[in-house]
Amino acid sequence: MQLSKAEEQLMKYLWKLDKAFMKDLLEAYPEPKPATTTVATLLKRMQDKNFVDYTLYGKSREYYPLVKKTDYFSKHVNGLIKNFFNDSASQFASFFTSETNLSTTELEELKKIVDQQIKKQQQ
Amino acid sequence: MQLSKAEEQLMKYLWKLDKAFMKDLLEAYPEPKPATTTVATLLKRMQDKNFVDYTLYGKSREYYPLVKKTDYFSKHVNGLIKNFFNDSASQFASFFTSETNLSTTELEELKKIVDQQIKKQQQ
DNA sequence: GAATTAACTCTACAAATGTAGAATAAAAAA
DNA sequence: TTTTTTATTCTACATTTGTAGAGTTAATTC
Repeated sequence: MQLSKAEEQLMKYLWKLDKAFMKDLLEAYPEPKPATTTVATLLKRMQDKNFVDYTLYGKSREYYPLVKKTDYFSKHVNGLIKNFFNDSASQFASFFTSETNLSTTELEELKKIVDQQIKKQQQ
Repeated sequence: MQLSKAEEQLMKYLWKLDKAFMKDLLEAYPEPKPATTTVATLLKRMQDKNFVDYTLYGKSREYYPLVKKTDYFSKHVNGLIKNFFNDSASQFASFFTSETNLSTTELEELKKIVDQQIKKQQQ
């Protein structure tokens, strides 16, 4: 089950906050904020989809993500790769490098990261 | 305007074929193939969204993409980056490198690509 | 303790999406 | 030329998504 756009947006706030009460989530939204009921609906749907849960503190609920941002995202990217690059990550990497507008500094940084990763894998 | 899942799938076939008649598109689908009318509906919606158009050959239409796969994809990735990595491509790159399961060989390849890109930018 | 605020559930509704039947028209095959 | 196949438009309908009002209850403030 996938998150919809609006749910994803809310999820982003929850990931940032790590755990949050309704009011924290509402605060996170920029003007014009959605109605409380809207957020409540989204939260319930996200619960049904098993993306969030909450802890009861007396009567109030503290919501928290059930899915790590990294995992969610990783699934996304891997989906993209599978979908558009016939499952070839390196083809994607190539595309990514030339097509996104990374600055030279960022590219250097990326090179460093890649290098580290290579070293890590050689151990 | 965004393509929906089903539309994206169809678009993928169109990109692969480059241009195609209805029957080519239907052929592209695996079993169980959708009804012709389903594909027709999707094509029309995609036309409304300005993703495809067609050339008339007598009475039959040869459909073709109005949007390059690369462009579509690039928008996607950039959206992801903006959405999840506060607009930091390098943060995304870092994630990508460690989180997707690139083999050492692929990583080496990526390094090469990055290097070329750096050189290209220095000119 | 009465008034206000916050959060939740229920219900609703419009728009978008996935899917396809019915009807029609044109083209191809027999 | 009659039959069959193909493509198209129109219409339809169930599901999902975005959004929120009404009503209820608990918590907070005056």
